[in-house]
Amino acid sequence: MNISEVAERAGLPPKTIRHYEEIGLVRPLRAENGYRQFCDSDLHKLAFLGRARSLGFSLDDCRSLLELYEDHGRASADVKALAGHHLTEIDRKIEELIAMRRTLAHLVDCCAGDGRPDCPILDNLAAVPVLKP
Amino acid sequence: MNISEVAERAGLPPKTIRHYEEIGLVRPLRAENGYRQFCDSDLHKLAFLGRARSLGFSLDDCRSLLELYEDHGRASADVKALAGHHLTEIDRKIEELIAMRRTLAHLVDCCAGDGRPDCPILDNLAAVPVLKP
DNA sequence: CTTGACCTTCCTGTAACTAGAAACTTTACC
DNA sequence: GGTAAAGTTTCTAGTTACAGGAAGGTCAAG
Repeated sequence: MNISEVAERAGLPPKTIRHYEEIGLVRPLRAENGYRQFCDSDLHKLAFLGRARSLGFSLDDCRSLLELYEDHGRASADVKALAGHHLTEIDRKIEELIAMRRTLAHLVDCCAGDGRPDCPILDNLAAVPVLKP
Repeated sequence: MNISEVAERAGLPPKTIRHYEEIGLVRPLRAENGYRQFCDSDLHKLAFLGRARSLGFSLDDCRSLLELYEDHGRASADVKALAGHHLTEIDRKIEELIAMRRTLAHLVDCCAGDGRPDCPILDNLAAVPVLKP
């Protein structure tokens, strides 16, 4: 398979696949003309990566997951731990965004949104306490 | 004020403040020795920026907010629109994270997390449908 | 006078790509 | 067979919002 076919089938852009090769996540063979030649195993790896990325795993995590996937002597505890940490991190981000959302939604609600300059949003941003010297 | 004092009082690291100067968000004067000299207005701008950043606004948005803040003839509608777009974006991110969280939490729940290799998490990642040629 | 705390600029690195340029190969069509 | 389009390669640079660190100037205290 050439890169565009494997890209289509794995659901990833060719640019992304070249990037993954550059950082050693996949190692396709090369044809005589220099074109990358992907086998079924490469395709599955790429699909695996795409799926892991869609769950928000970093590429570093993806590398570890791929190693675990290919290590048939792995302990599922290792996978669970990695996924658990990621889950915790996702929860943290959600909390952070929800806090932002709460404040911001309130401010937007309070703003008249007309032609006048008075604006509770700007007032709030400007009302940050500044430490005295 | 020198940079470390304004940093302390605005609640931002000096590196961040230098960066903000570099991209033109603040324009402190310079003393004869080359040191940056911040006035109260600079301090308030920086605190404003810190607050806006903490609500997740991009630096580009911060620049616009700062311009609106300083434009006494502004229409609050413009501020509300900017904040509204940001709110929508935050909502989008929250939804995305919650979807990830749902899938991931389920998988982590299903995984025994022991010494055996069987792992529903990896199974799920590997079970991505691959398009046929 | 020296030491240590500040300050300066400049360069590099981060994450995960994306865009685009210049050059090669292959494929399709006439 | 010629040529033009499509596909491929490598390379560089840009994105976001800084952080880390090096080399060197400055200032206040003892």
